[in-house]
Amino acid sequence: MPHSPPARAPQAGHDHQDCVRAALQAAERRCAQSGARLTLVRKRVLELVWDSHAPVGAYALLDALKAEGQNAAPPTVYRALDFLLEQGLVHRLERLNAYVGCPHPMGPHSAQFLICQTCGQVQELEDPAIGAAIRAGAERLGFLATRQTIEVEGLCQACRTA
Amino acid sequence: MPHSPPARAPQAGHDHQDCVRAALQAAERRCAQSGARLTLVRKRVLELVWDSHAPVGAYALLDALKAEGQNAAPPTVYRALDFLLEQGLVHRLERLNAYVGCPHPMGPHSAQFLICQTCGQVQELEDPAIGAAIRAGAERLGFLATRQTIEVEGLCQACRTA
DNA sequence: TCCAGACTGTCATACTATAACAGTCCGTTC
DNA sequence: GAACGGACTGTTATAGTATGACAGTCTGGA
Repeated sequence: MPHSPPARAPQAGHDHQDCVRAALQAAERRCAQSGARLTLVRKRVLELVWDSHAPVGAYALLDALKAEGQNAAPPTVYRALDFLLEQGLVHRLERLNAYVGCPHPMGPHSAQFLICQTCGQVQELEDPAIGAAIRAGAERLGFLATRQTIEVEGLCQACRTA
Repeated sequence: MPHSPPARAPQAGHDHQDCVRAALQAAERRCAQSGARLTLVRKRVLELVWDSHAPVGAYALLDALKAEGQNAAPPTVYRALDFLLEQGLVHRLERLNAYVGCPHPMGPHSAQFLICQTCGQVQELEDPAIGAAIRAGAERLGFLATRQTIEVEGLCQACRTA
């Protein structure tokens, strides 16, 4: 592996090109391993999602593709996103109807998302204690939890100190 | 208070009319206390939301209103829902773009939702340990959590045993 | 080379939500 | 009781998000 995965808490000054490169390389590995085909459209959509640490809407991706002269319609984008979601390469933020890149696509996945109200950036948190607390709470009501959506709004460190 | 709030884990055989009555009475109290006006439209929408413990979409509510002969358009429903959300009388489920009644509108609100994949019913869970775990996990990244969306899919007790 | 399956292009449409403006109701003030 | 102001509702139009369906193309394997 050329270098460690991108920081979980991206700083304003970080070299975002590193994030993008790392994400694309991880995606290549992930797909090679699973036998999935990371085609041009899919790869381009993944790059566009990674253009920032902020979530992007499907129609913003569509506009970006069109601006590059690609023949693109809503299904183009949604199919690519479906593929990327299946492969664990991006996540969907339900509150925002938007998508972010996953910084550690090879790992386990019951992630939590921290959405900054000020700068709009999203950090992914992977805290086993949270998942465990939820499973335990659910189990007390006899409920068997299989999938969790956890999205937290608030202020990121950079915006708090600023 | 005429009787205790509806059970958090509604059973197939429970008398749902009790739930509805209790919810409407709690809503009246809540609004009387806050000075908000629970008008006819708002009350009717709240009743329709409470028709079951399963989440209802805005356009299903709209159809129901129209079927009753009311003049109704999307804003009619969305305004009523906005009001009910503000008053804490209903919750929105982001994963489903749908709404459920809140069984304890007078209490504090950082609730978690358990959505059964089989029967579609939703239970509200209010476990302080979950909120605390999330705030703690976020704080370790320097993130100040102000609002949480927690939606858990799985199997409810009734569907597990069935 | 042919075939089957996966992928993409394209058109149409469904579903979810809000903007904007006019009209109505209701309590308050004078 | 009349005028006023604010909250609420009706109505039309439109924005934003997502999917169905079908035809054409590409790719790898028999």
